[in-house]
Amino acid sequence: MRKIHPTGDALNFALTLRRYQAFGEDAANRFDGAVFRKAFFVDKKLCLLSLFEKEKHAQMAVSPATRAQKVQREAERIAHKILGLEFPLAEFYDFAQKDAVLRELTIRFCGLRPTLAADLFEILITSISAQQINLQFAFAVRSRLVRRYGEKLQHNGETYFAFPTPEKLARARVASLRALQFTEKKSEYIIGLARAICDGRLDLQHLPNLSDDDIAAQLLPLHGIGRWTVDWLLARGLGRGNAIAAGDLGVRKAVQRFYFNDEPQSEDTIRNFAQRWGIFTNLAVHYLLTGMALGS
DNA sequence: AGCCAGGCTCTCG
DNA sequence: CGAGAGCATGGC
Repeated sequence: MRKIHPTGDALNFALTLRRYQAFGEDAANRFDGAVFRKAFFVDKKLCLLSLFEKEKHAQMAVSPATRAQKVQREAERIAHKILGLEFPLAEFYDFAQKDAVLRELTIRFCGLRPTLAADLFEILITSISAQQINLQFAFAVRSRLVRRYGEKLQHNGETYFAFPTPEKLARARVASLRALQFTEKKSEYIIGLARAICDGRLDLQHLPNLSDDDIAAQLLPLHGIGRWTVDWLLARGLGRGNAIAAGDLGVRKAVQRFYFNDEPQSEDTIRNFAQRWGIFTNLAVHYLLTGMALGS
């Protein structure tokens, strides 16, 4: 067991992780309201990360128990992503004083952080799953994918699944994914993406070093990846401060609700409007979305 | 019943 | 190029 970060104004543990249970089950990121668990690989060994709140701290544990530095470091890296610890929350709250909407939301959701995906393959597949359809259905279908292709880990009589690797999905058949209720097209996109990674045509490890535009240039040629999917990777995969999925239905509805009296606005208008938030755009959007989700 | 869900690609004109 | 159809299924 190891302390990661104090909870309170700088981290609201349950509110931050709420997203993992808001749309039904997420088989690769299990959160029961108290403990978050995620299976992960170090080299080829499968481990389980547990995150929980205790003694006013977010804490983590890894099983099977190990003192291997490599395992601990990877667990800590994932924990920081999941809890959104890299976001400059105090600076954002300062900034939010200038905006009546954000001021109220930051008071109401004090300690809320955007949770980031543990790896970029996962966020890409998650985004592709969620294209066009309602999130509840998207989560259900994606969880089937995780159970079918993810490696299993037993812990205290429970079964956990790692998110499937590109190597595994590169060998999947379209018909098999289709049976999980992905569309024909999405099945092809998923397999194509996995193969691009295995071929070395797409180097996910390298993406964090690139500019937003260079990342888009790498990803957009792949089938099934458009602007919206790239934007979510920048926002929820890489945690870029300026990122906004301006074309996203939920984002648009939230911005329209809080700033445009519910009147429809184009993607361009929303993207331009968001420039006022600068490097706090990603955070601002997350608070707006949470405001929408939890009502007024 | 019919329309819409956290889009994207392909086809036309 | 810009607009429009198709995707597949669950929920309201």
